[in-house]
Amino acid sequence: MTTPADAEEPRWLTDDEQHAWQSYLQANMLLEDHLDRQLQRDAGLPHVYYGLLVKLSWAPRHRLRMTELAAAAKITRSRLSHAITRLEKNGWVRREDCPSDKRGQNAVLTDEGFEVLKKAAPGHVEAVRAAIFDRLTPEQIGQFGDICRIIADGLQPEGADLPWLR
Amino acid sequence: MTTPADAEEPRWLTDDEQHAWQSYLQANMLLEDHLDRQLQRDAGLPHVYYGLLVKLSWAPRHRLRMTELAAAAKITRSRLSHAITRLEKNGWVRREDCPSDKRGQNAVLTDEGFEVLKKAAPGHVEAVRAAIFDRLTPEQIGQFGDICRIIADGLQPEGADLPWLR
DNA sequence: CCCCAGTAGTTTAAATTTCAAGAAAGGGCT
DNA sequence: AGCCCTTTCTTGAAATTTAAACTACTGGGG
Repeated sequence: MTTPADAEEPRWLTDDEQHAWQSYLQANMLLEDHLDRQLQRDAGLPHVYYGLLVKLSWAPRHRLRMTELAAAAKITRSRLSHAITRLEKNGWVRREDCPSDKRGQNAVLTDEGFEVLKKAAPGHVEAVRAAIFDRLTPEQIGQFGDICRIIADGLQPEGADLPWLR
Repeated sequence: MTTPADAEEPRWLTDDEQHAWQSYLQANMLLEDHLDRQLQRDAGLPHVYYGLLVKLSWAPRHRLRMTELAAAAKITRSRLSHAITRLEKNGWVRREDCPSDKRGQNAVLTDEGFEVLKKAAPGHVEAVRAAIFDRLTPEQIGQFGDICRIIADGLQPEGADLPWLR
């Protein structure tokens, strides 16, 4: 005699899984907090906003359609819209109409924004390095990347990739 | 002739490191978003708030000093204060004066809050499992836990641990 | 051409988080 | 006791994020 399907005992996490999960949650909280403060102090913007400038700097002609930028950064269009409004006030980014589609907008990294990025990048890389990569073996770095990729891919809507950004 | 110290070329990330870092950032964004939506839909609270209920449920007598709970959850006391105010409005948590220290407050998980937690836990565990552990080999789970622990420990203020929570 | 479902992006309000400041109590010192 | 510094927690305002509604445009049929 088996238990009814809707009363199945859930598959709780094993000890190893529980340990990994709690460690991840802690690492995450601490890291996000740490990097947010570092960037807020040194560059005057939160980590996610910095990430937007980075994506733009990688794109051809330093510009990207709003939807593409949102997809690259894994944030909602609404959130991006607010963020760009703020970055525009700072003069780091500029909005530009898309010629081919009247609905579209391009977010363009300004020269000033690019300067801010170049100024902030070394300190940020150093912070990331100190928090993560200087503490891991090359083997662990490989494992970390592989594992994160698996998780990210699993949560990714099919074919949601933008070829020109990785 | 060497470059002046303050003009050193920063140690940029290697390709492997860059790959790992971008993968992590994406996994993180997608995961946080996914779990926030799952819990908001199924239990009516964000992931961090759920985490607070979990910590309380693990504590003896289902209660914890504010500072201890904040440390366990790796959030600021200010953030916790606001969060508890909200959870209190929902009736999931109750504030209680600390007998031994008149400055202190205990956050206490109410019976109702515990019920909410028990109701939400299976679905949440399932979501975590589907997003992470069902996609990794046992070996990778071990690696993931080890790596996250190293990162978390590196960002942890010395001796900030609370013995009664892990 | 007109209609219509879908897409791009914005906007509003509500919720959450951050930041800086502040109230209250503890604890050591003289 | 009185003073000083620290710890605990809260508060209020500003910044950011979320959720849902909304405008404008596209593209495909009839």
